[in-house]
Amino acid sequence: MTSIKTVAQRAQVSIATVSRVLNGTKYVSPDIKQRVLEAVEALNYHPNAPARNLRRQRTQSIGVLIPQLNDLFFSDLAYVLEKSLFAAGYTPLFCSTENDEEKEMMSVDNFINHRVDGVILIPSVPGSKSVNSVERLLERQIPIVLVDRAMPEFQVNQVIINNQQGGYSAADYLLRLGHRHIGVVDAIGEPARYIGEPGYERTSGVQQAMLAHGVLFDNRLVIMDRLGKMEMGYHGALRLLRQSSHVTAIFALTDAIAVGVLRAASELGLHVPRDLSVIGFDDMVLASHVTPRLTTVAQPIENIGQTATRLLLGQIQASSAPPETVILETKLVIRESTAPPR
Amino acid sequence: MTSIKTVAQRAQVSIATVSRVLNGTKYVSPDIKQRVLEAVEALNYHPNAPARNLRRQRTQSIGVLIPQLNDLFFSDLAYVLEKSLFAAGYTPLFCSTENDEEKEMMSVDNFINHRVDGVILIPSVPGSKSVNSVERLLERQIPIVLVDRAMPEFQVNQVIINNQQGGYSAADYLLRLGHRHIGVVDAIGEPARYIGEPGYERTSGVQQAMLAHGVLFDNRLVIMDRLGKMEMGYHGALRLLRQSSHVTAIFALTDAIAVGVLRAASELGLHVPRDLSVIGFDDMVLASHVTPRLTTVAQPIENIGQTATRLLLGQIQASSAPPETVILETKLVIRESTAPPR
DNA sequence: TTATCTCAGGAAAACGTTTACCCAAAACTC
DNA sequence: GAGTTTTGGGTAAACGTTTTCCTGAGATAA
Repeated sequence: MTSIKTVAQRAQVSIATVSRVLNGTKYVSPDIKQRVLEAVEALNYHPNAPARNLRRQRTQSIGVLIPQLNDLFFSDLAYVLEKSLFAAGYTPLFCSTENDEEKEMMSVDNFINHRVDGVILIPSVPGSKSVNSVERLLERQIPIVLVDRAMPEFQVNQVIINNQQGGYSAADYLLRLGHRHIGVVDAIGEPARYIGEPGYERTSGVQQAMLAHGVLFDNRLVIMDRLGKMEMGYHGALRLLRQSSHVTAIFALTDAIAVGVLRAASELGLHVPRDLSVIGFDDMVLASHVTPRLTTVAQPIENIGQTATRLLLGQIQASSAPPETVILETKLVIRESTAPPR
Repeated sequence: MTSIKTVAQRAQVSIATVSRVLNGTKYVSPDIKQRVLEAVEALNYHPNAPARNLRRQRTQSIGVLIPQLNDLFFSDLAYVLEKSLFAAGYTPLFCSTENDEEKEMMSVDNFINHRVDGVILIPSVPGSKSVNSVERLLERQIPIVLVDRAMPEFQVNQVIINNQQGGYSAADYLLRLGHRHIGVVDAIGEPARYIGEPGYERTSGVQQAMLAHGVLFDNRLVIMDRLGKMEMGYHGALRLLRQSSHVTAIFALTDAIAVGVLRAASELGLHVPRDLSVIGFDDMVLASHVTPRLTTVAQPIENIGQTATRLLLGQIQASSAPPETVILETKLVIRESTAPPR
């Protein structure tokens, strides 16, 4: 494969000059520059990134740990991250952790081997598993940004949304419509939730709203289990509606879950929103295309991605930059799946 | 950062020996091996991948060009690919091409710079844009596998499904149910389709089925436009149903499109499947969770991903391996969105 | 015992860049 | 015009591995 040496020979200059032309790192007289560029063109020269990275001691690449690349929400996030990293001249290395601690660790090691300049970490829900990853990276002083789920125990960049407020606004809306029996359906395994976990925070927002409206929060109306999100939405809602027939509204912790809830309702002969109001979270494209169109709490996903890369690159370029936590707001989007109870 | 040198010093051996222990490339006596491993552990040593890649002249990384990371289907594919590449010890470099020729080219160059060992290319639909990418890679003798869309003009590995047969079986099923006026909704921009493009092939399968049943294929019942998939399904179906009220069934070229079609039907007061049958393609999880559950043509997506990595790695490991084209079969999955016409 | 062979492990040469350092010539300064 | 500064471009030393080649010691053979 043609190397910088070949180019130098052909252009009748030293390899240093070629490097300088290519990187614009020092003034080179126009005629020589011209010669070099012609040689590069003629030889179809592509600089060897491993060699460059080795010498430069940085790689212009960012590791991205994401729970599942094919999840409705996370794939959107991955898309946004890829776009903004690309725009900034960085190559992302994606890895689906799949809630598999071992795979996550292996990927972190892989990132370290590759000498990535930084890592974007969407902590695996549920549990505190990602703690080890974070510690491992911090130990090596690799810049980090946490996305989607807060981990208050670490002093690192974090980009999250105001999940509590999101849950609050959803419940508040339902309560104002007149609902008094509101169920919550989630797709998470562990009954013990962790502070900072989006689902926990959203549910906690619901509780607060109910408190504010003087309505009793019934824990038995919170259903969770460990299945695919849509699957869980379906089974969870079935269970919930069968065991508590007075429920008139369901807050699904995710649009994907909401889709499952809609199916359960339909199967039980309940018309949405006449017999049952359903509200989702995320505002994926899907939400506005499902029937009935889903009322949901929107996340500013584009903004999340951009902020994450901004913080991370900021820290990479000026290592003195102190870690920042950015909390973005959600927005209730009212569509067709919610109505006053009958 | 600690290097192999540090490890060697601590273990009182030469760096060559450390390398040998770590790579198992030559017999090393147990006691020395032990010493080395202890030193590695104690120093938390992580071998420098750029240096290794430079020296080895291969990187254990694979470039993956995918139209959109957040597309319902492609994100699934990305997920499967990541999984199987990871299992084989390769790191994928993903890039969303977004139907942007320039970005695609830049990514290909980036892959070349990184000296990826191979490339998995899901050609950007629509058009022949990816031709340049393929040529560029072939020129450099970089192993390639094309996925999802065939490009018969190239002698490279290809993994596709039998789209024609898929379209055929869908239409055949509708025809057997008694439907005679079948619309097709697609989400592609160009009216001129290319051979090998999934949408083209699927539609062609529909035509063949209708021919076989002696039913006239009406070109005016094929709707396509360039929008988001769900968006297009919605608008396309609206247009179709308004202008051709005798249509009793719609073949959506994608499950995502089908979701939009369902919404359009609902908005027009048409009950699915009583007034209108809808059939999708892909069999995403979504398909079985939407209401009504979608009849669809299933792609063996897991198999597609595994086959793609198998072919690619095969070629990488034995460069003599001749390019192969694997065509996988689809399977009609009958659910609730189809019924005989009234 | 001596000659040959085997083999564990070390020395050093690559791999392809970037960059610190150096030098000669040109450009100033007075 | 002599001394000083600037500057365009070359030389060579890194960066951290893997791997070829070599060596000396122990094993084997006669």
